[in-house]
Amino acid sequence: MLKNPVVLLDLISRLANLMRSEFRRVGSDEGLQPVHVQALLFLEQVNRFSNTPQALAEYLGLTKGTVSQSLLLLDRRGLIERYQDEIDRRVVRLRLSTLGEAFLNESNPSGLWHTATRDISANRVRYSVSVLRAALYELQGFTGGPVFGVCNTCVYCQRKSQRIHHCTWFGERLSGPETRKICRDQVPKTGSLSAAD
Amino acid sequence: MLKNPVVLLDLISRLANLMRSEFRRVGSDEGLQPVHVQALLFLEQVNRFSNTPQALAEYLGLTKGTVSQSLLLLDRRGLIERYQDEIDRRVVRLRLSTLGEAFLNESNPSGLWHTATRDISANRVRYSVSVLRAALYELQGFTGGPVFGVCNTCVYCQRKSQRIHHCTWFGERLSGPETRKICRDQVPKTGSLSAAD
DNA sequence: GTTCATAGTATCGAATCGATACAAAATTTT
DNA sequence: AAAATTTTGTATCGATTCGATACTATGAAC
Repeated sequence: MLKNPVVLLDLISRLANLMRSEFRRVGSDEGLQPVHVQALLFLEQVNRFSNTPQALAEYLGLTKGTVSQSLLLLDRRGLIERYQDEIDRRVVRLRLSTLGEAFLNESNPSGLWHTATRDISANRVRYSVSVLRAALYELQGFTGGPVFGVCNTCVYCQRKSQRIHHCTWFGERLSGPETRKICRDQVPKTGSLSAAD
Repeated sequence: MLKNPVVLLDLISRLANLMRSEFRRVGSDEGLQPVHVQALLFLEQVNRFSNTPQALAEYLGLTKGTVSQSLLLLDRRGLIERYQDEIDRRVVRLRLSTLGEAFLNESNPSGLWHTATRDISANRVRYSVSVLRAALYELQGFTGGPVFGVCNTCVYCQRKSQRIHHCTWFGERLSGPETRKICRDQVPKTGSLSAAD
């Protein structure tokens, strides 16, 4: 008997494999490997508390040494910028350069994904997101790594007014767009995992 | 604005990355790389029409040359067996060896996934499966590759009696367990993509 | 101030991966 | 039937990722 969770895992693996191929295709013009495209997409989505080599390594499930190499290449190509953190001078902050943003806009790595999911209703997407998010949260708990998640589904994300949010974890103000990015230290709100939001 | 399909893609990527790490961990004792574990899992799930190097290459999104190398390694380790097809003598058929099955049973590569999804209801899993299956079907259409899917959700899979099924595509009889495996030439039944089954 | 932990880099060897070329079998065309 | 073409899989090569280890620099603990 083929258990349903196995089927789900198989679908996830296969989708990831296909997108990996797509990333390879998309990056081939610039001589970029799939992992480089993934790194750029990460930097596009991540918030300003989590844009470090360490976070990227944990996100990709690779060692920091490996990721350091990839970042070196992206830096040499001028696709990213690295700068020192103001407070903790050990940490390096990463951001997309203008060239990097241009590359993502032109090559559009997730374009194929968009067209493939075009006909799936927003409700069905939301529902699946909540299921996968639950699985991810559990999985991240077991592996001991940090928990990546969208900022505005986090218990520490407080809405102060219509436009102003506040993160009680880092103790900083957040703009609206910032709350839709991915954070390394997210703690899901109760209920956001068990029900479709 | 972070669009929901992007969030879904991000979740899938991240889950795949984590499972890839898990596969690396699981295979390290035997000196196996993640891709080897994936190959073994593929052979565990695939039906007897699709257990070829070519199918595996398409499933993994790699070239046949690359996959040929991985199969060589798995063969040397005695984890798989390769034998010629009776009818078309160009094609090589693959199957797990006793050792290969034992490795999967002992190392249990999807064990972590099982525990992580333990508390997700069967209904929610089924629903997500139907959504991801729709995305996969679309994606596979664009990339031109074959369409992998579970046999019993295929239009060619006919139920003759309680125990006997028939594939009108390959023109062969199928046992019950066989209809729950993955086929390379699956064509989803209408409705199985748009609604939770 | 000494010790320890953390973030990142450098270097090295092992292994994947794609590209190309190749061999063998099947299919199609002539 | 014979030749050309297609398909399936393998072999070899170089480029690149990747983990492991060692190392530097900064911060934290005591």
